[in-house]
Amino acid sequence: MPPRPSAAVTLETAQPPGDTKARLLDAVVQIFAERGFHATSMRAVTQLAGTSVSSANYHFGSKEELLRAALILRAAPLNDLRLKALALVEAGPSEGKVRVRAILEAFVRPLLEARPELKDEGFPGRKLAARLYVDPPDVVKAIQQEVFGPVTVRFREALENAIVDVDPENFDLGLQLSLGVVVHSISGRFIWPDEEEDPSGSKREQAIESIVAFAASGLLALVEEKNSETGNPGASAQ
Amino acid sequence: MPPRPSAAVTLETAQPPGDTKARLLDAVVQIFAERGFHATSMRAVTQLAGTSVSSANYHFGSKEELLRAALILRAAPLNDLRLKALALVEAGPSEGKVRVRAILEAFVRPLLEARPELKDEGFPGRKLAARLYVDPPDVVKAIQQEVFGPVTVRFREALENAIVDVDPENFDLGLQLSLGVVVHSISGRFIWPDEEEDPSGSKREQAIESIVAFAASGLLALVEEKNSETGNPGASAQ
DNA sequence: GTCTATATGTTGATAGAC
DNA sequence: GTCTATCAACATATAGAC
Repeated sequence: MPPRPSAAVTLETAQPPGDTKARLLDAVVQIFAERGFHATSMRAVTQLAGTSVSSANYHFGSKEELLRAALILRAAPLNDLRLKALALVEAGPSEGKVRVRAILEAFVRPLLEARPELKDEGFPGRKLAARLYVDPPDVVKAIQQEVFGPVTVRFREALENAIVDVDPENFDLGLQLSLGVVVHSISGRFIWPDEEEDPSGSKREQAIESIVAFAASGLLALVEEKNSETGNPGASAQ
Repeated sequence: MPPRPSAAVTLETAQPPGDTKARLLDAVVQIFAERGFHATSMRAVTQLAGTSVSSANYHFGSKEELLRAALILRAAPLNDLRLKALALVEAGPSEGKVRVRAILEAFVRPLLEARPELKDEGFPGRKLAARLYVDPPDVVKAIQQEVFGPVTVRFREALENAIVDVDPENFDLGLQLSLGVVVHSISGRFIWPDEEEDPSGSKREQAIESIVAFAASGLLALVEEKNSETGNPGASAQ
C-alpha cells in the first residue's frame, strides 16, 4: 500500500494539527442530530472526525460532556439571536395577534434562517436542536433544559403578556403544540430547499413565514376557542 | 432465603402459564415508548415481563420483530377506528373548514381518546405510536411506514379533496406541521389528566378538541395565507 | 495531543438441558 | 416453552507509549 498522500509534508505527530476538538464538535453535531444520543457511538463520532476515542475523551472527558459542549457552542449564539429579536418586538408598538405572531417569529426565525454566526450554513445544527426535544434519555433532557430552558421561559412570559385573558390550561397546551410545530418542521420529513436550488433563499423565507403563521394561528385558535365558550369571542388578543 | 410464595402450588415449569407472549408485548410497548429503540434493551423488556431474553427470542425471533409485533397489535385497531371515522366524515354533508376540521378530528380522536378496544386504557400505547415518528433508527422508520403509512395516505387524500385550490408546497408543509402537533401533544411535556383526576373525561375531551382546533387552524392559515398572496382571500376552503 | 492497547461492562442472539 | 450458560460484538472509558 502507498503511504497517505500528505504524509511526507511534516514529521509531526501523524494526525493534523490542533483542530481535533473542532472536528469532533462538528462530527458529534452531525451524527447525534441524525441518530440521537443512544444510537450514536463514540466510535462513529471519532471515525467521522478522523481521530480516536481516547482523543475525544482527552478533550471532553465523556460522551455526555462531548454532547454538552457541542450544544453550548451551537445554542449560545442561537439564544442570543432569539433574545435580541424578542427585545425588538417588545420595544415595538405591536399589539394583539400581530404581536403574538411577531414573538413566535422571534423564536422561530433564528433557528430556521441560514446564519453564518451559528457556524452552520447547512442543516445539522438545527437538527441537533430539534432532536433535543424528541430524544428520550434523561441525559439529553437535562442538557436541553440547561441550554434552552431560560430562553424558553422568557418567551413564555412574553407571550403571556401579549395575550390578555389567558386561560392557563389552554395556554400551556398551546405553547407545547407550537413547540411541536417548530420541532417537526425540522425533524420531520419536510424537505428544506438547499442553497443551490434556492439561491435567493425565497423558498426558505416562505417556509419560515408559513411555520410562524401555522403556530400563531393555532395558538390563537386555542385562546379564542376558550373565550368563545365564555361568550367573549374575538377579544382574546388585542 | 424463603422460597417464592407460590412455588408450592404446582410442579410445572417454574414461570406462569402461556401468557408470556402477551406479557412481553405489554412490556415492550411500555419500555420502548419511554426510551426509544436503541435505548431499550431486551434485558429490560424481559425483566419487566418476568421472563428471559431467550424466551423473547423464542417467541419473536429478534428485537426488531418483537417491536413490530407489538406495533401491529396496537396499530391495527387504531387504523380501523381512524378509517371508520374518516368514512363517516366523507359520507356526511360537511364542507370547507368544517370538513377539514372533521377530518383532522377523525385522525386525532382515535389516538387520544381512551379506548378499551386498543387494550390500552392508559398512556403507553399512545406514546409508542408517537415515538415512532420521532425515533431516528431506520428500523423504526420502516415499521412506522409499514404500520401507519397507508392510513396516512388516505387522510392526505381526504384533506386534499376538502381543500380547494391546494398549493402543493404549503399543503405538504401544513400536513407535516399538523402531524407535529399531534405527536407533540403526546410525546411532549404536556400533562394529560389521569382517570382519577378527570373521571368524566371532560378535561381530556377539551384537550382533544383544542388539539384539533390548533391543527385545523394552522393548516387553514397556511392555505389562506397563500391564497391571500394571490389576491383570493378566504376562498381557500369552501 | 494523539495514538495503540486494553479494561470492564452490556448488548443481541444462540446452544442445549429440562 | 422456559430456563441457564455462553458467545461474539459492541459500548464507554482508561493506561501508557511517544
